[in-house]
Amino acid sequence: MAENLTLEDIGRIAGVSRSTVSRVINDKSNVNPEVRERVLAVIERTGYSPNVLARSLVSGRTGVIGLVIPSRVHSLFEDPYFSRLIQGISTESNAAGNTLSLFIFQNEEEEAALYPRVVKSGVLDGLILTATRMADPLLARMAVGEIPLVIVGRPDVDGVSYVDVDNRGGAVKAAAHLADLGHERIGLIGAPVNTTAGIDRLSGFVEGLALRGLVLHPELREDGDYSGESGYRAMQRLIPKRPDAVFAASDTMAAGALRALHEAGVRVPEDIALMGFDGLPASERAVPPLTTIRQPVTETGARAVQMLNKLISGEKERPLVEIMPVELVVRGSCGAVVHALTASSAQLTASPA
Amino acid sequence: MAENLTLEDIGRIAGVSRSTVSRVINDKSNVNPEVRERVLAVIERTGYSPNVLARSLVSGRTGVIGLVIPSRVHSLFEDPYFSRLIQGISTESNAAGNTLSLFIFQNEEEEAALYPRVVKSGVLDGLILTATRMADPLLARMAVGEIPLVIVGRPDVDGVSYVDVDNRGGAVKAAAHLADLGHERIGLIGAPVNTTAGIDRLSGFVEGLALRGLVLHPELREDGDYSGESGYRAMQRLIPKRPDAVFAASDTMAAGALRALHEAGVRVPEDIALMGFDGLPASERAVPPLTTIRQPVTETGARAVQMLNKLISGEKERPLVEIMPVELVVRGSCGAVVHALTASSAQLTASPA
DNA sequence: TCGTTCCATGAGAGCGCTCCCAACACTACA
DNA sequence: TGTAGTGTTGGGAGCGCTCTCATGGAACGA
Repeated sequence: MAENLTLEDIGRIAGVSRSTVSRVINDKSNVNPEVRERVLAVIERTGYSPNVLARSLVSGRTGVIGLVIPSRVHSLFEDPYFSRLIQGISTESNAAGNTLSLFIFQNEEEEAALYPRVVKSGVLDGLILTATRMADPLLARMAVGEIPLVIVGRPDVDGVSYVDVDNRGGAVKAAAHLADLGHERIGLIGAPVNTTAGIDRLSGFVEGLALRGLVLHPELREDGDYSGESGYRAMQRLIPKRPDAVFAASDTMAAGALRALHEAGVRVPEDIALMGFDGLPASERAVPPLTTIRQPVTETGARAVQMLNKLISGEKERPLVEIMPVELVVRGSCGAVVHALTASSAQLTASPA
Repeated sequence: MAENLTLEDIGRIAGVSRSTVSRVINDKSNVNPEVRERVLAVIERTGYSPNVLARSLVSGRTGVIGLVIPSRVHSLFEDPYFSRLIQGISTESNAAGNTLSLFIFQNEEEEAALYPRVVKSGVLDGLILTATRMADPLLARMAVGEIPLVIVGRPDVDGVSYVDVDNRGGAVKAAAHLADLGHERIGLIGAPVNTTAGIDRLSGFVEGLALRGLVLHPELREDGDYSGESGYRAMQRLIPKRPDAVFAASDTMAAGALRALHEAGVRVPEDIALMGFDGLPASERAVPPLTTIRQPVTETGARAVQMLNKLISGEKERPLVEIMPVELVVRGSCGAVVHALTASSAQLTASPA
């Protein structure tokens, strides 16, 4: 109840010194069990809680880790990806005894202004950086090693620890799946190529097609920016080219593409097969349910926290790298299975798989 | 560049004392301009940045404010509301010089465990609490006044500062709009009544109907939980009752309801008028575009930060209350206007307004 | 009986900062 | 010339904690 109790106060009440109370709190071994009990009782009774600030000042550790989401992510509004990532990072932080500080930058000025305040002020034990792009100035600034750093998503520089999902492998699977369904004119609604995820999904897709003896016709490739709107427009441009299948490099773009197809009266999967990437919950409720590559977003966030804590405790010196596996989720939008449940518009009949 | 510079170091380099450097940094008046310049030059050159921990230990202020999102919010995944709220809070925090710490609790145990660590440890200057429900134990624990507190959304206890949107007024507008369009059998897909927002939207809706001489038939009321799925199911139950208009107390539920209507072959707005509440970007891209009550989510978050900072600086002792205005956004789903742009499935013809 | 070891404990220093007060130089006035 | 006033500066104390080291007593062997 009482507000500003100190170690000294607890010691006085329990009839011991500040030092002994400190030892009890920090679980040091050399304390008389009887005294320990007495001190713990006083702590319990008074509701004392150590001042984290003072402790951090001495120990040099604050337990606070920062999560930086750069300015470009307007899709924070729209894309469930970040919600889920934050959720994963937050949960793992709580479990690991960390406090999570969130830095969402609106523009580059804010980035530049906040960076020193945040990193050099000593409050942060480490930093998780998301959604970097190629040649990201923020990344360049932070990678100099003043503070332990983990990137979510493959960075385009060396020597930095990161957690990524297997974008390339996932895109290979997508291409193979569509090819194995008998499709040949397979188009792509790509992710931005100024992100490594965009590049990896593109190259994986091309590679996957090549494995089946197919190529990505330049006219069948349109790039989006992860937004539903961009997927919608990309598909509108694609429809006249008559692809028999399209892989959208994100579920949100796939949803936009689906809308364009509906409006144009093109049936999915009868007239065209469509795939997404992400495995968002919404993809399951699409009409028809969307075949997609599921990436473990929450787990990726959790992993990033674990990796950062390893770096903070100095266990590992070398940059750490971890690639999370992705998974092909077959649903109705490719014609490979019938999903009578939520599919309403037409009865889907299975294509030869 | 160098890591652990202190005031003392800067002083030594500049040929002055620790105290003088401190005065320069804190913009105290009584410093020789010439000396001030010299000190500033050294700070600039060395890249010195004060240790926030030590400063906070003395001043008792950390500049950190906490945002608590309780366990029940599974919709964090799905509902853009929280993304936008976080965005608003984060932006305003940055602007006000605060650091934002995020606490997402997975369950009540986590709530109970983290609460003392967080609140009593002295790291937080204040707290913003979102998504409280009726008789929320977390709110009860926090409202005891150990730390400045602002609730987003009207709490069900007195004496706490809060920012809310005009849920009641918005629901009145919704009811009036539908009634003025000539509808009489007007149904409701309500928000959970264990939240004040749910109650306010319900009572406002009833009040709005009453103002037009209408009543809410009990059979035309179904409650959801803000999720699209719950809106979908609620509408399925409502369709056999043949309402001529339905007000869904959230856009996400309205989207689910729309899906149920599409599947049942009920045309919107010809056969039934549909309204939402929230004004999410997605509501504009619905087919047909959704008439809704727009609430200023980002601004609400910003306001909460401003209010909290007032409380922290002790300017105001009395609990502060602010109600943000909401706005009726008329689009195609009620038949009041024609939206030829994105409406695709059918040509909408304007109903008599 | 007297060292010697061991354990529990307390006191002191110090983390980097802010605040307070004393000291100093300098000016202005009587 | 002395004294009060003003502006500028440095040093000390202290925020609440951790860590190191010294101290004192009990227990042990010789």
